[in-house]
Amino acid sequence: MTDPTELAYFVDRFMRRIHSGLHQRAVAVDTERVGQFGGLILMALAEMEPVSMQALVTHMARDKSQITRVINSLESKGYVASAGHPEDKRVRLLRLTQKGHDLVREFTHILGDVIGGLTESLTASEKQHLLALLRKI
Amino acid sequence: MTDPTELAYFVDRFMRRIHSGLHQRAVAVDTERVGQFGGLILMALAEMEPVSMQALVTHMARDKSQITRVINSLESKGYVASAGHPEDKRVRLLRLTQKGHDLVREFTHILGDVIGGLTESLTASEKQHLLALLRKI
DNA sequence: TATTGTTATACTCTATAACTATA
DNA sequence: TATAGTTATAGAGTATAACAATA
Repeated sequence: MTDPTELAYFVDRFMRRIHSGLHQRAVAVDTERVGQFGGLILMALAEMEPVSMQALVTHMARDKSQITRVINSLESKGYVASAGHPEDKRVRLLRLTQKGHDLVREFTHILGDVIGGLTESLTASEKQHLLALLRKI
Repeated sequence: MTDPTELAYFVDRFMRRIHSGLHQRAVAVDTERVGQFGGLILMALAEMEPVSMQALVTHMARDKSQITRVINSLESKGYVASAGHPEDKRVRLLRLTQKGHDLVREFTHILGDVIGGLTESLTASEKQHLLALLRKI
C-alpha cells in the first residue's frame, strides 16, 4: 500500500468515526435533527459570525447549493438568523440566534468527548503536533 | 475554538478535498461509476484479498448493509468475484478480478496525485509524521 | 461580465431494523 | 445463542447546471 493510499484510509476512517460518534451521542440534544453537517455549520458560524454565505462555502469546502439548503433549514428551525449586507445587496449575512449558541455549546462539548475518545492513544504533544500538521495543509 | 473542534474541521475539510479531487480526476477512468466509496473498497480489497465481508466492514468502518450493497454493485460490474468460504458456509470471500486490479492501479495513481497535491505544503518527514500519528489513532 | 446566492434534479451514502442461514 | 450476511426503507449529503439579482 502506498503512503498516500494509507493516508486516505486513515483520514476516511477517522472522519467516519467522528461522524458516527457524533450521530450516536448528539441524538439526545439534536431535538430538531440538524444532523452532523448542520452541527458542523453551526459551530463554524459560532466562530465566524457575522459571515456571508460565500465565506461559509469556502470554509466548509462544500458546494454553495448545499450551504443554501442547510442554512435555510437551520434558519427555519430558529438556530440561524440572516439579513442582507448593508453595503452589498447580493450578500446574505448569517448569525447564530441564542438558540443556535445554546446548541453549539452542547455540540462542542460532545465533539470534544468524541475527539478525545478517538485520540486517547495520543499524548498531549502528539495531539498538538497532529493539529499543527493538519493546519499546514 | 477548542482544539477538538478545530481538529474535526481540518479532518472534515481534508476528507472533502480528497473526495472532490477523486471525483474530478477519476471520472475519466471510472467508466462504470463505482464512485469514490466503491473505489476505496476496491483499493482495500487489493490489500486484503481474499477477505470476508465482515473483515471489510471492520476495515471500512461502515455498516455491513452498505458493504453488501457496494460489493454487489462491484461484482455485477465485474470488478469483484466472491465465493463461499470452504470451512464456514456463512462467510463470503471476496477477491478482485483482473478488471478490478486494473481499475485499482488507476485509482491508486490518481489518489497519489490528489493526496500529493493536498499535502504539498508538508515536507517528506512531516508527511511521514502525519501518517504515523494517524496510524496510532 | 463577474459575483452572490437560489432552485431543481438525480444520484450516492448512511442509519436502522427485521430477516435468513449457518455455527 | 451468536455470527455472517441480506433486504428494505427513509433520510442525509453531493454534484451539476440553469437561473435571478446585484456589482
